[in-house]
Amino acid sequence: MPELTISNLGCALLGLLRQNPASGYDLRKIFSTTAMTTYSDSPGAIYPALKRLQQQGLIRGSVESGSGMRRRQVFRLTARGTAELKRWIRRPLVRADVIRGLNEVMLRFAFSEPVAGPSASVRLLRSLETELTSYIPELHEQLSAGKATMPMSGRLALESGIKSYECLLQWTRDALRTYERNKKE
Amino acid sequence: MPELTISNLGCALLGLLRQNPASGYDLRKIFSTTAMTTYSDSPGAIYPALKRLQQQGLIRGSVESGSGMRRRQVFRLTARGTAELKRWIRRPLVRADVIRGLNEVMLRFAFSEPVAGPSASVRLLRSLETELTSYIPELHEQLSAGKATMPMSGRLALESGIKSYECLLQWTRDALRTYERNKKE
DNA sequence: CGCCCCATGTAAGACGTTACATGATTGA
DNA sequence: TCAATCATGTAACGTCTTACATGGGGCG
Repeated sequence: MPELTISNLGCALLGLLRQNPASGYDLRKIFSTTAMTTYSDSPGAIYPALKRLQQQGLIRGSVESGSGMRRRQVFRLTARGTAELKRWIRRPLVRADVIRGLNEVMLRFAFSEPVAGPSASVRLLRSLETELTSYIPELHEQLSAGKATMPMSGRLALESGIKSYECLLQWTRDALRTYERNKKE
Repeated sequence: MPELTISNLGCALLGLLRQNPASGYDLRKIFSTTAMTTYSDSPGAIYPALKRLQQQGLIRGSVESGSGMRRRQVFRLTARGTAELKRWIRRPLVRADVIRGLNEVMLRFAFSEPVAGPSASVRLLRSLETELTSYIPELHEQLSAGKATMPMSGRLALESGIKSYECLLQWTRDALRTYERNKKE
């Protein structure tokens, strides 16, 4: 099997389609009305992405066209699509994922439980905890190193970044505790 | 004057070059070693971006090549570059900026004070506060609406997003207080 | 002499953005 | 019937990614 490359948007689509079969238009609405607004709801992004996924054999579309009904094409995951989604979620987490692709990490986590089971969710959380724990002190060093030369707004901006990572770390630990509690019951 | 479009990376470069004239290589090092790692340090991104900025007349490069020295080209902002940077920072903040381009907003804020003065920093913070204050309740509604149907990991992911915005709002207010205090002194 | 770092670039390809285009159906 | 919404797509364009390419200089 050739190694597939799936765009960020593609992965989001796979995850959503696993939950519920949907048309391109349905997916656009999800992106434009829910917290997933971080993804583009433009037809120029979604329809080509769906086409690519279908060409890769990850989803399959079936045209619904009863009379008195608008033509629409509903997509579903194939077995390969499910497998690929699982692989994406299970991919080991490296620092670059956390720094440059946090959105993607959170998306992977959001889909993790139903797709790959709670153990995958926990694995993701643990890696995230590890990466954050090693990264945050480095940011603190940068802050104290640049304190003298940076303008106040620059310093504040850096502090904002640090705080957001610290907040995320706290959330990560809370989430881990939630899973621990859940396991025991 | 034709309306210029400058990429996100381009704005980051402008902001950095205003602080200190630098070569492409210097800039790459900044991106690879500091908290600005969110931006690409790849030559394939930076050198073309610098070329574009120069063609737009926003920066000007001068080749330094003494003997016993490697050839390197140092870039500086032009007057137009400074003006354009200022315009970018002052651009009114809309919700889409906050949801899809928070990184860019923070970058604008980081550069705001030395480039456009503390009043611009405060304006940015106030807009940010407004947008966050109206957005966060909507996220809470989505959470309680989907509570029943969402898998735990999905719910947690949404909670993470909410928390990060709440954390940011708190930072925004702290930062505003910092500026208030500073003004009085 | 060979290797690594400095320093600059280019080329192919993938992806998203913006804008345009089409046609059917619902509802006022 | 006219506008809005449903529903799908395409085309041009800009930008980033990845990978490759080139050469000089320091250093062992």
